[in-house]
Amino acid sequence: MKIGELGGKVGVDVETIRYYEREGLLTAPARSANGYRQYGPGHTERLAFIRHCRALDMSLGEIKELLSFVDSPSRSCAHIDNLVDDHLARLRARLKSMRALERQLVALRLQCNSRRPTKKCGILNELVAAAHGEACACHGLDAN
Amino acid sequence: MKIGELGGKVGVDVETIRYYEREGLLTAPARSANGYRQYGPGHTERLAFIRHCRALDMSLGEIKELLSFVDSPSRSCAHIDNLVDDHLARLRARLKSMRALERQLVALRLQCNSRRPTKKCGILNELVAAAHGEACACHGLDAN
DNA sequence: TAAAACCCTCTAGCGGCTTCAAGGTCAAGC
DNA sequence: GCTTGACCTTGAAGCCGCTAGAGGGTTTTA
Repeated sequence: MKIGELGGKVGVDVETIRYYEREGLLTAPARSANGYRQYGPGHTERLAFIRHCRALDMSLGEIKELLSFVDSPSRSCAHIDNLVDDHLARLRARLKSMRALERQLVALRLQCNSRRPTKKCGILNELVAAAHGEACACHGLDAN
Repeated sequence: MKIGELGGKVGVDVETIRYYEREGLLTAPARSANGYRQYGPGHTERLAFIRHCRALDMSLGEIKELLSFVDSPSRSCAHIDNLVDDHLARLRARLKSMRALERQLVALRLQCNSRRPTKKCGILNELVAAAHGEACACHGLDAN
C-alpha cells in the first residue's frame, strides 16, 4: 500500500502521515525499489488509532504515550487512566472559561444594535471604557 | 514612558509589546536619543484595549479591524456588530463540540478503573476497537 | 567603577499541521 | 515513443500569538 492509498483509507492527508513519521508516532515503513513508502495493515490500524485519539483532542505527546502502552501490553494501565483523567480535567477547565467568555460576549453584544455611527457604538465604547480600567459590561459581571 | 514601564502598567510582557508593533497593532512610538521607545498615555490606552479584546479571545486580525474603527469613528458600526456576532458564533460552535468531546471522554473513562495490566485496559481496548472501525463507547454515542 | 537592570535587533521555537518548490516515477492515451 | 497527469520523494517555510535566546548597547544603582 502506498502512502496515498493509506491516506485515502483512513482519511488523512499524506503530508500529515509523513509528519507523524517524522514525529515518531508512525514507525518508518519499508521502501520499495523506487523509494516509495510501503504500508501494511498494521499501519492502517495505528494511523486510525492516532486519528481517533486526535478526534478526542489529545496531543501528539499524549498519543505517543498511549502508543507506548499499546506496544508493551503488560504494564499496569493506571497511567492510562491518569492520562485520560488529566485530559478530561484540562478540557473541563477550558470549557468553564469558555462559558464565562460566552457570557461576557453576550453582555458586550447587548451594548449595541447596529445603525449607529461608530463613535456611538456601544460595543466600541465598552471596549474603550475597559481600556480605561472602568467597569465594563463584559468583564464587570465576572462572578464565575 | 519606556517600554518596561508601559508593560508593567498594563501587565504585558515587553516582547509582546514589540510584537504588537511589528504586527501593526501598536503604532511605532517616537524614540529618544538612545533609540529607546517612548510611549505616551495614548499607547497605554490602546494597549489596554488590545488586551481586553484578547481576554475576550479575539484574534489579532479582529482587533486590528476594531482598532481601525476606533481610529475613524464616523463609519457605521454595523460591521462591529457583525464581527462580535461572528466571534460569538464561532465560540458557540467550539463550545458545542467541546461538550460533545467531554461526553465522549467520560464514556471512555468509564471503560477502565486502574490496576489492570495494559492488555486488559478498557480504555486502550476502546481506542484500539475504534481503530478497527468498530463501535466505541466514546464515538458510538454521537448524537449531539 | 562595577554590577545589575534595562533597552535594542534579529532569530528560532512551540503544536499540528499545510503548502510550496523542485524534482523523480509511473500508467494511460495519442 | 512521447506527452500528460497523477502520484511519489525531500526539504523548507508559513500559520497563530506569543516566548525565549543570542549578542550587543545604555542606564541606574551600590
